[in-house]
Amino acid sequence: MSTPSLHDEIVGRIRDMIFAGEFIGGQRVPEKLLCQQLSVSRTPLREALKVLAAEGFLTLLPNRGARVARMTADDVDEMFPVMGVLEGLAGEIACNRITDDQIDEIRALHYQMAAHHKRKELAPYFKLNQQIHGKIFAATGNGTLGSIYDSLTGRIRLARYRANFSYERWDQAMAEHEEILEALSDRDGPRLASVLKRHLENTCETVKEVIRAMDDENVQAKSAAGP
Amino acid sequence: MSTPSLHDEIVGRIRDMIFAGEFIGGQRVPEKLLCQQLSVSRTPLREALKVLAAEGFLTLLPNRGARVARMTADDVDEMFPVMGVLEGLAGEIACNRITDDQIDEIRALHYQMAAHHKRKELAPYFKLNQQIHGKIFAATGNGTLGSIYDSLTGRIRLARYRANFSYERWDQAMAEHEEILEALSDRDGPRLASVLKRHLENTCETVKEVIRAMDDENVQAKSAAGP
DNA sequence: TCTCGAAATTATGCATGCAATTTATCTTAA
DNA sequence: TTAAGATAAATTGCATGCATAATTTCGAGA
Repeated sequence: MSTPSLHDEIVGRIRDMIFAGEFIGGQRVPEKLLCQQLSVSRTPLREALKVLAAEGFLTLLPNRGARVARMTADDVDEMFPVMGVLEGLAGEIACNRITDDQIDEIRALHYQMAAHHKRKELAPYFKLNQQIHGKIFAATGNGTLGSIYDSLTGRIRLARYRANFSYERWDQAMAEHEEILEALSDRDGPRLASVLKRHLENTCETVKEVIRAMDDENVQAKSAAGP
Repeated sequence: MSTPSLHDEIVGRIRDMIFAGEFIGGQRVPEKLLCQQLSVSRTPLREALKVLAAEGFLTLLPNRGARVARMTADDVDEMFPVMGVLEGLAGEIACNRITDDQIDEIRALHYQMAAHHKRKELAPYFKLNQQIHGKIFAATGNGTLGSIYDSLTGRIRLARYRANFSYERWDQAMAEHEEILEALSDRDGPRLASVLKRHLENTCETVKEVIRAMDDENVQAKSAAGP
């Protein structure tokens, strides 16, 4: 508690940097550069890199440094059914265990999010969106479930943040969130599970489109820099 | 490929040591001791400890070293529903994608396992049991699903290996495995999902009993060593 | 004899240094 | 001009050393 524990802090800061998009996917990240940017020595930094690799945010090639983990559309296809059953489970458990206060909290977040949606403010929308899903998992009281889900969404967030997806899909997502709130208020487990799954499907399609768009950019950039 | 990468090897070796039960749960594990046993320096060892902590096998207390992660009955209760939906999903996918050859492989393992069960040889039974579940997840072709499941079973294995559970439960587990093989042969997804869930329930009860037994031992050991 | 407290020991956290591998640059030949 | 090879630079992997925090041991007082 009193000890800030340097390497843990480094893990958090590098994770934030990755989320913020400071490193382009697949690009090599030299240790020295990070040491200078974070003004720490190599030892705690390397420990942090190992942790981030274990969490799936980085790929460590032996003797060849760290690279930001790249997500392919196939990866998303693999993650999608897993997240689906986890969200379904979370929905069912949450409906059984959630308190009225917790529902009110989620409702408050929901209306805030709806306002941002109306104003087309993407960043705060995302943040609240994430918070709502987090609250649903928190309401299950099952930490294991939550942490597994977090690690999966964390990896997806890499792509998501740079998303400027279609407004059509966004509207659809918002409508689904209306339904999520309803099902939760009614404590209707099966319905919540089903709408969460549909919502996830929408999200994953969006993410895959973003990935494909980024891949195209990379290809273009490469051919532009080429001979 | 050509580089064995020392710290990765260390991770594997310490993991095996934990599985082998060389460290008693909750006990402090000094770095120096591990350095001597593995004859490596502290730097790669510490990196390995960080990774193992991220994987959930160790708990790292700041300035207070590493401890083998202890599993409580509550932890198992949390993990159970998660593993349930994952096994259910794996069963469904596997039934759709598994090849005849893969079924034959599992069948072969199954009969070997049945033989060990008949002779009450626990260790080889466990190993084959694990292999069968692994093959089912492999048949899904979904690496994400498999690795999440592996990390959960890995943590449970800590308790499982020292299990000398009741023969009654063992017989029940074996009967469930018969049913698993049948459902798989028939490619009956829903049935496989259901029997896998039942089987898991059995397993988890067993694990919880083992944990409770170990806790009692610890309490006894403590009071015996006490004043 | 038991309890409380302080010094000594030990262990952890971080920084630095050296060897080995990789990557970049330059030279040379086709 | 391009391609291949050799050398130089940089980067990674690991070992060691020092400062700080924790644990144990020892001793004094009740």
